[in-house]
Amino acid sequence: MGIRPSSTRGDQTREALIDAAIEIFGRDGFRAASTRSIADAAGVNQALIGYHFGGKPGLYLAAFERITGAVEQHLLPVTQPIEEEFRRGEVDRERGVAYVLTMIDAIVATFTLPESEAWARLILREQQNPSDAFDRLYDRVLGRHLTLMTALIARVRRLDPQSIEARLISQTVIGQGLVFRSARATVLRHLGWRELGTGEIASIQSVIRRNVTAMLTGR
Amino acid sequence: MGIRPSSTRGDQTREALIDAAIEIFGRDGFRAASTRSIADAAGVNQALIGYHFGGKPGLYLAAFERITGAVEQHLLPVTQPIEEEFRRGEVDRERGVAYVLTMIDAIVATFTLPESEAWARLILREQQNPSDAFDRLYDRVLGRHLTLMTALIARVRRLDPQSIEARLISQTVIGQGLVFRSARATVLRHLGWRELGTGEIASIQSVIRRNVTAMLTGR
DNA sequence: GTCTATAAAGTGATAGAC
DNA sequence: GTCTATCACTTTATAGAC
Repeated sequence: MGIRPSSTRGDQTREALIDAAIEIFGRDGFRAASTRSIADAAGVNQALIGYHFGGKPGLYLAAFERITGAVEQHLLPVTQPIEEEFRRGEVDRERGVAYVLTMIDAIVATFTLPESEAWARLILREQQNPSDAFDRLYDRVLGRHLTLMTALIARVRRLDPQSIEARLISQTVIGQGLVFRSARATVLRHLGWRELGTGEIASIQSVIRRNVTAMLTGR
Repeated sequence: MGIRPSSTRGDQTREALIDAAIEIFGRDGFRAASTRSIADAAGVNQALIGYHFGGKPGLYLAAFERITGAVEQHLLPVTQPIEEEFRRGEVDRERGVAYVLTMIDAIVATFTLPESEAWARLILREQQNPSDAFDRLYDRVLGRHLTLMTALIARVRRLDPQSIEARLISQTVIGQGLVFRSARATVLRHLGWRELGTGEIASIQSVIRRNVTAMLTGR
């Protein structure tokens, strides 16, 4: 207490390396990304990766940890209140639908952020070939949100929240939003869009809201 | 005509290299995949990549071309008859729904095939960072099927087939199926599954069918 | 058409000066 | 905490024998 370390030179180096690592690991993959290109992009000496992170794998883990925190930071302000209200047993069927819509809106918003381009590349890679880094992401963020959405859907559809059906419906809801990130090149071409701006994102959210309402309520 | 070249030694080498390339480019990415590891996996000398494909980029293009053909071969037997019936103006609203369901079933089936694991890794990579190879896949396969599904959905929902809304609905339908490939690690963990077998795939198709029917008809 | 051998460039890690 | 220099290894491409 008292002394604020502000930001030492070493801290700045660490941060710059992590930022560059997210970008370059995402673009090239773990093995193809060279420590020299990451150090260059960070404006930092290559030998400092060894000093600060022990080596290339340590830097990768630090980069993925940062992504996990960033995704959490974007979703939690929306989902934590819902989670608490649900735990208190205050969520009826009507509110359940509304909260599923709120959650999918937040997921679409998060994964269409410009920053999410770099995150998503790394996360998609891990999905196809999970390493230790993925475990942390799933345990801290993905699993938690899937559990909540499944619970809401189970309440609305009067299903067992442990049932395969409730879980599968969750996945299909989230899949409707994630396709705009995971199949991005296809989406842009088919829609004739150059990028996902605020107008485009609003259109996406509106269509998904209508789909999900119909899926859950038949209306 | 007359002479059947059967399969020369060179042809076998080409085929073995392409098979190995799909696997290893998919696993490691273009840059990280070494021509030596591909040649080893193919049981072939490393120098033959230069001889048959001109070099590493040529082999990558050949591998992606093969994937394009494979996806086409799985989808076209289902979708071509629908395409023709639609062109003859014989598809009413009820049939339109049935054909959207048939198409999404085929898409799920194709992208849960064991072989599709290797294809999908490459296709997902191209989605985040499209190269020339992606253009061919989109023009030959993806665009064609998106156009057909959008036309069917437009008919059912009485929308302009050129409208953004009809196209967005197509994407959300397909997204429900693709999430089981693109977010595979997350899906398996959340569902408590070890892999997608025939039973699991049937459950997925059943849930998506119900979702899509509700989305398109309100029933 | 396939092989061996090798040139030229790049890789991650690290020792040691400051 | 940062730097330069370098080691040991791997990479792609290719020349040339068979």
